[in-house]
Amino acid sequence: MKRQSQKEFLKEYDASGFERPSVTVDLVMFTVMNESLNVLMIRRGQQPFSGRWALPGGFVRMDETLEEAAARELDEETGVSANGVYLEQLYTFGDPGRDPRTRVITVAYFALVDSSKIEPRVTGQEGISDVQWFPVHELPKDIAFDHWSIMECALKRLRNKLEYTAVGLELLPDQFTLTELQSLYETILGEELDKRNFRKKMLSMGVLRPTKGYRKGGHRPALLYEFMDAKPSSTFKKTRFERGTG
Amino acid sequence: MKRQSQKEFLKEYDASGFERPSVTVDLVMFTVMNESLNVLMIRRGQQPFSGRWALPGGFVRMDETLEEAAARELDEETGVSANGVYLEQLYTFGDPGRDPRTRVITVAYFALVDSSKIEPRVTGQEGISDVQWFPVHELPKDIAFDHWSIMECALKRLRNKLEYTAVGLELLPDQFTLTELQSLYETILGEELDKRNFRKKMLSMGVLRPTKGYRKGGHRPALLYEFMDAKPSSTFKKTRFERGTG
DNA sequence: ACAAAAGTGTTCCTAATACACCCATGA
DNA sequence: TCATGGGTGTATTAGGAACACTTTTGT
Repeated sequence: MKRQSQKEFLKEYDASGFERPSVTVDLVMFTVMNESLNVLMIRRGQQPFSGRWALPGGFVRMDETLEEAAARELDEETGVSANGVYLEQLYTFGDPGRDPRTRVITVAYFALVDSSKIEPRVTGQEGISDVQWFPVHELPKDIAFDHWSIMECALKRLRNKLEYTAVGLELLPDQFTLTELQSLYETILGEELDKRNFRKKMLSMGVLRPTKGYRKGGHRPALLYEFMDAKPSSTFKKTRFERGTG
Repeated sequence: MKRQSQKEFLKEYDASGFERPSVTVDLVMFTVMNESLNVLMIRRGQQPFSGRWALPGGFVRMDETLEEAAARELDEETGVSANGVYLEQLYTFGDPGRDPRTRVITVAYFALVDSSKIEPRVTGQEGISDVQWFPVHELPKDIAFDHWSIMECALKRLRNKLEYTAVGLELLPDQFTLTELQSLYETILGEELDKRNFRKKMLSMGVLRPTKGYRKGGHRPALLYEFMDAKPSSTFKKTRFERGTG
C-alpha cells in the first residue's frame, strides 16, 4: 500500500533528525488553608512573562516517567514527598504558540496536598516570596502562558471528582472530623451541603473508619475519623486508567 | 529564594540545548461493523516491532495543535475527514523505554467513526492489507509498543462514557433506528439491555428527533431517528474540559 | 395465518433530597 | 445555665430495573 509506506518513511525520517518540541510537566497543586481552596504559583524570574505568576513545572528528563517528573516537581516546590499525595494526570496542552519561545507541549497533572504536610517555607506566611499559595478566587488575572486554562481545567476535574469519589480525603490530615470534611467539600464546591445527608453519604461509602479519638474544641468534642486502610497512596499506578477526563 | 532561581536556571538551560523527547499522537479509532466493535491497526513495516500491528499515529508537527495532528492521522488512515468525527484526548503515555529506539511521548486520542463514512480501501474487505480493522476481542496478542494498554484505556473510557453521555451516536450514520442504536450499545458494553428501558432513557435525554422515515426490512418497519441538531461536531474544542479521565 | 421485529406502561426498589430537634461540653 | 457546635431519623421524590403483550409488515 503506497500511502502507507510513504507514511512510514516520513515517520522514520522525522524520528531521526527533525525538530522536536520540548516537553514539560505542569502541576496544579491544590490545598485547603483557612477555609479556602488554594493553588500553588511561582513567580517567574525571566522572560517570557517575567514577574508574572505561573504554575510550577519543568522539563521532563529523558530517564524519568511523566509521573516521576510530576512527583519531582511536587517535591521541589513544596518539600512534600509525593508519597501519600494524590497525583493524577489531567490533560496535555500543546497548542503551538502557547509558549512564545518555542514549541512546548506540557502534560498537566493535578495534585491534592494535605496542608499540614507542607514545609513552612511554602505556606507563604513568612512574607513575600516567589512561591505562594493563592486562593483560587484571588488569583492574579495575568497568569503566565495558558496556565489559567490549565487551572480551570483542574478545578473542574476536582469538583467533578468530588461527586463520585472520596478524593477529597486526600486534602485532609490523617485524622479529621466529619464537620471538617464537610466544610472542605463546601469550600471546594462553593455551596452549602446538608449535614445529615453529607454524613450519610460519606459513611455509606465505606471508606471512613471512626477512631477512638475526639477533637476537643470549646464545645462538644467531635469524633475523629480516618481512612479505611491508611491513605490509598498507591494512587500512582491506578491513576492511569481512571475515569476522570473520560 | 535560592532553590527557586536554580530551578529557573535549569529550565532555561534545558530549553535551549538539551536532548528532547519525540512527541507523537496515537489514535484509537473505534467503529462498529458486523455486530462488533472494531479498532483500526496498522502493520509496521520496520523495526522495532516490524510486522506487528500497531495503532495508527505519527509525529506532531511543529506548527499544528495536538488535535490537528490527531485529525490529520485520522484522515490519512481512514480517508474520513475529521469533521463529524468524535475525537477526544485520552491520556498521555510517556514511560521511558516504551519505544526501544528513543524517548517517545505519545498523546493518545480516541475517535469514534461512523463506518458508513470510511473509504472502502480501509474496510479490509478487499483482502489482506497493512491497515485493518480488528474486532476488539480478536486483536493479535503481540501488538507493538504499549499499544495494548492504550487500547484498553480507550475501551474503558468509551464504555464509561456510554453510561452518561450520548456519545454512542457518533458511531452511527445520520439516521438510525432505536434497535440499531441499542444493539450498538450492547455490542460495546458486551451485555444485553432491556428494550423498554433503553428507549425510555435515550428518548428522555432529549438528543434524538424522530424523522418521517422508516426502515423497511421484511417485518414491521422501524421509525428512523436522527440527532437533535445535526451531529455535535464542534466536539473539538469542548473536549478539552470534559469529564472523561477525571 | 404465521413468523419476525417494532413498539409500548406499570410496578418495584434504591438513592437523593428536604427538613428539626436533642446532646455534650466549656465558660 | 447558656452558647456552641456535634450528632441523629423520617418522609418524599426521582430515577433505574424488572417484566409481557400488542402491532405491523412480508411471505
